[in-house]
Amino acid sequence: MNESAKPKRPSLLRPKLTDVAKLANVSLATASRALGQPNLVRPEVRERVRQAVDTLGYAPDRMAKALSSGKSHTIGAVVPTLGNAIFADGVEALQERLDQLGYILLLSNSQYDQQKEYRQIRALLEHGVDGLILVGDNFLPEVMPFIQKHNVPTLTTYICAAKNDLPAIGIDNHQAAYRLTQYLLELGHRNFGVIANTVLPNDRSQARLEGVKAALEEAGISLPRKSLIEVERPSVVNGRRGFSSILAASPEVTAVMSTTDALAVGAMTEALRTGFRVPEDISIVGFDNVEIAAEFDPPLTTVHNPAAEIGRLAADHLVNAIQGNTIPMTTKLPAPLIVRDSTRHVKSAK
Amino acid sequence: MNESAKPKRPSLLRPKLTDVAKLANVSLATASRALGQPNLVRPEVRERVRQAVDTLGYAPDRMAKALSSGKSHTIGAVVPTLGNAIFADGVEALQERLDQLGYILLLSNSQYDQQKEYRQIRALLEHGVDGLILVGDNFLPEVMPFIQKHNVPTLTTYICAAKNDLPAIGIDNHQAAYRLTQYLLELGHRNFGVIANTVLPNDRSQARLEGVKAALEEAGISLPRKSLIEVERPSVVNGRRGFSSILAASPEVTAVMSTTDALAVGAMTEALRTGFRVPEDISIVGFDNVEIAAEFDPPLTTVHNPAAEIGRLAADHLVNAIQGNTIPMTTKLPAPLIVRDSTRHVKSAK
DNA sequence: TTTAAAAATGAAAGCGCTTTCATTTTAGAG
DNA sequence: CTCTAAAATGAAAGCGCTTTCATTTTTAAA
Repeated sequence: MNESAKPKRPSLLRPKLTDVAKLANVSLATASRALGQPNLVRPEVRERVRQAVDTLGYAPDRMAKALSSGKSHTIGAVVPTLGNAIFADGVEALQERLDQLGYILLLSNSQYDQQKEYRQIRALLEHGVDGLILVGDNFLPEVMPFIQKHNVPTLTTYICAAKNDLPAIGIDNHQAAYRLTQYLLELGHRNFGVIANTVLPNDRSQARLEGVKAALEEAGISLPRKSLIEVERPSVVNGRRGFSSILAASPEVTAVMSTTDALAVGAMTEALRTGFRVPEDISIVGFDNVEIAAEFDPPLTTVHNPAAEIGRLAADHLVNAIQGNTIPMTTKLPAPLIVRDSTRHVKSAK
Repeated sequence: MNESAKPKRPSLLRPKLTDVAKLANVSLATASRALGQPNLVRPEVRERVRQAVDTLGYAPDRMAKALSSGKSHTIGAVVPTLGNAIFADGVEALQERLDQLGYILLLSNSQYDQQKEYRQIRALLEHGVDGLILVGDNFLPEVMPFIQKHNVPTLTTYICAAKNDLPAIGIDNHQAAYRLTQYLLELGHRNFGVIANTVLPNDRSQARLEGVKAALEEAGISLPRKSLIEVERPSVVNGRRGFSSILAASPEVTAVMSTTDALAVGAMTEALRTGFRVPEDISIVGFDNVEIAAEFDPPLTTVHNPAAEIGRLAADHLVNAIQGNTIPMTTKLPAPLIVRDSTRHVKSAK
């Protein structure tokens, strides 16, 4: 009795490659090849398999595929935060390009916390990503050995030359900041204030800060300690606070630089709110050229940081590396100075 | 001769569970259990395995694990764009919580394109995600059947009740917009302009727009067609343009509402730039309460949209669902009105 | 002690695919 | 046509883990 009971209901189950093979009247191996390396299979057979595939609505099981091929078609990325538009834009472009290349993005945030960054990298690597994208080059010492042990192609972004032997794609932050400072010097500014998000480990902002200092030093100008405000996160509110601190301590300042547009926007808001005219009374510059920089009033003078291009190139290069090609160790993108209306010649001797 | 040649170099290879088992002097099965279901194994043996694990530096192969267990410990999410802070913040919180729960996030952008959204959902599902997080409930008709076919726990966010039978976590956009409008009505405003990013399919903004209209209608006020500017993306520049269009067409407007803070910021910038005083001459409100809204001058009156909480709850509920628990179909989060300085009583009869 | 029930362990069968390797088929040359 | 090299196919062995099922060991009741 109950002889109709079957151990499984084959019909309701997701079809597997065996089913396709059976329907197409070929072996499992041939079916697999028809899909993966079509040129190894007679066009006629290939077509039969193709038909079987879509009458069954077959879709390969990526896990099985990953296990047997050793490739997961998955890329991991760890960025400090999505709260900074420069990273949000980069990640968006990265994902889009990876999608086109047939890869999928696993995303993590480190919150500018090196410990957490390491944990995320480990998690991604253990999840079997085929490649890894990082930001900057200031990692915990155990990070690089760990990556090397896993032997997964990795590259870093938003910088153009890494301390470690990682390929890097991005701008030269030091140089760009140097040029930006020079521009301000050419406008006659001599009293500078700087707001930098360098309290948490951040090699990009650190490099920018040093670029500023280098240009200043070269011009024989010192940056008084009280005119440099270091903050944790590049938020608008930190920009506001930074601005008040600087002007409270150094009322003679005529140019305020920030390592980030959000900081600059905060500085500018505070300046305007407390009665300064920008740029008549004080010049303010940011860094990154995110959307809001252009739309603010007055629009912000800044340095363009090509986040979307970084994301796209990172995808291209990484996939290239995964396929065994060699890729450049240094991809230095231009970081043009964007002069808008937040900067002006210093007021003649006050 | 050459008798030392071995087929493989076991030492350099990544250790597998077999190696652990061997070292711990137990069977593969026991080693697996010691790790996965420790209570099934004698404490003594358990400890021996633990030791073997960390002398070998063993880390399980997630692909193998995924294949044999059917669980990938992976969650997919598709958001319109990371360019909108409300999604960037939500995704960030989501990822953070998933990480705590032992899951990893696969992220995609749809760019407000339903076709692309469908493709991304398919890609994620085929990559074997254990759960799926979406935004809104306005999908291509084939989406829901496809998800059901895959039988993967799915929920939607940024709304609190979905048309489809998806659990939803978010605010009531219609109601919140309704209340915001009422607030403006109470301030005496009668001539409204609205900037809405409703050109691309966007149920959240659509609901907000309808909430506004409902409140207006109830007050016997009509929104003239020329006072409603519909745009594609919620960008600052669209806010600027929207504002100029509205005021060119309807100079009598005293209150401009936007479906998004970025649009409102654009509107405000344009207002200030063209000589309006905010809020003295004109009131402006946004929606979402992203960072910039609070820091702008004047700070923006808006509605709080708890993105981070949405992200966290989405993670919690989805993992719950994956574990077989039932979860609420509707999680309606409060969306408090945030009154700041961009709104004021309408000027007495002009 | 003896014995039945419970707990711990091991052997082995998959999970769904890719990929050797051996075999069959086809094509091209003589 | 015959013979050989090349092309296409199939059988079967994994990939590294989980899990069932059978077996052994332990525990506790009698």
